Amino acid sequence: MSERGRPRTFDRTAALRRAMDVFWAKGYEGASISDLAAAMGIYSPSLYAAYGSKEALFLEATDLYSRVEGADIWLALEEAPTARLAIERFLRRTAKAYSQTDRPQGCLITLGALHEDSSRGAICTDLRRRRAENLTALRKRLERGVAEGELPAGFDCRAAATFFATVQHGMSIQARDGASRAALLATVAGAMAAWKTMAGTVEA
Amino acid sequence: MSERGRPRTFDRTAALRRAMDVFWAKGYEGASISDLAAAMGIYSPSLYAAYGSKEALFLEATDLYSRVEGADIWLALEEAPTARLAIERFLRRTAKAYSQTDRPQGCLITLGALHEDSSRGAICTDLRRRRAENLTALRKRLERGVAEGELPAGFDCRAAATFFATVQHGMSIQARDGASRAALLATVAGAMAAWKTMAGTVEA
DNA sequence: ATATTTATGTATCAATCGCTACATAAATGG
DNA sequence: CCATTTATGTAGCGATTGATACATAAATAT
Repeated sequence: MSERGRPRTFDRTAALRRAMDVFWAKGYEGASISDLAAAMGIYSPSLYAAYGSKEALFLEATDLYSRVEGADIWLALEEAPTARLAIERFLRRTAKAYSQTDRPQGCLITLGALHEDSSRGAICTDLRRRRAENLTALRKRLERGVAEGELPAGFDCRAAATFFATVQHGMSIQARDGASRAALLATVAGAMAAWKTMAGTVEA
Repeated sequence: MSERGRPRTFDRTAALRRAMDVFWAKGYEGASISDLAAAMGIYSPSLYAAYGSKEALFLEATDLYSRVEGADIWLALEEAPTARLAIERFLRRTAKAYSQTDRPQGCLITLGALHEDSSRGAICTDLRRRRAENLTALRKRLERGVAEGELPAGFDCRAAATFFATVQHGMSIQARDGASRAALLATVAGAMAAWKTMAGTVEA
């Protein structure tokens, strides 16, 4: 596109990834421009020139997060042959991702900005929209299970999707509290125990 | 005790309740001294004279929260005749409390300070301790269910307590996202659906 | 070569942060 | 009455917040 002017001396995407890590660990409010610029290895004017504002940087960072960190988890929904396996793999991959010890624990989308009054409204709204999309993805997968005959016609896909999404949100806080992978998997087991009752397939 | 000196012109407990509401709505970081003092109807020097610091005020506020807002929910554990009813009532009261429209949504203990690096460490540590106590309370009630023969000897009380605590944490975020009481109760239904499988009492 | 364009790095900006010094007000003790 | 003690309210502390002005550097366009 535009190759005029002095070229940027840092990798825009690599710096964005560093910013994502800071937001992930500290949240939107807790991450200062000083924190961000230092982690990105640049000065604040370069940050503003490249990303616009703290808000815009956060929105880009969460988008990167969704595409890089979250993709694997949500791909499970599409790839699994049955709704039951889709939910189980979705939760198990969540447990694995949330307990990575070399990354901030829990989910940026879930924990990034929960207090609307103080954070800018746009930040909360964007995260809420992403959470709503995730809820929809779960519901769609369950509805596919109904359409394919795996689940009974009366299955309440909306309620079940709400339940599993809520479990995943809780796992973010559990992970922040230092829960081990085994503890997170115990939660997954609990959630999947609900499946049998909800689906009416009391097979075990 | 000491009745010397000019008497305080505001109700210390009433002002603390106002501070609790501000922390509840905005979180620890998001609540500024200006916000707090304004809501409490006092000036900041009076705030510091009466409570010591922002941290000390928060700790007092969360203690009040536990005793006033949380008591009803956790009393269910002791009062219910069976472990199953204890968990169900605990979750149903949570759903009711978290969806009160005239109060901040979700739980102060859960949402008040999730990002350790930015908030003072003591705040996060205190909230974590309270969450850990809650987890223990759940486990103890389940263990009582085992002792009383309601639950099988091999029942994993720790794992089940972790699961139900995680569901409750998730409900805080669900409530923050504007979930209706019905939606929260759908999550409760999901969690209780797990009970039957976990307890091995496939009665329905 | 010169003009133009964009990036970098220093040095801030006004606003707000948590917190407090200080003078005054209002109570009790002697 | 006067000293002591505690609370109130104004004013402002140093530090940090998100964001910029400005001079310089390094590239392309003509």
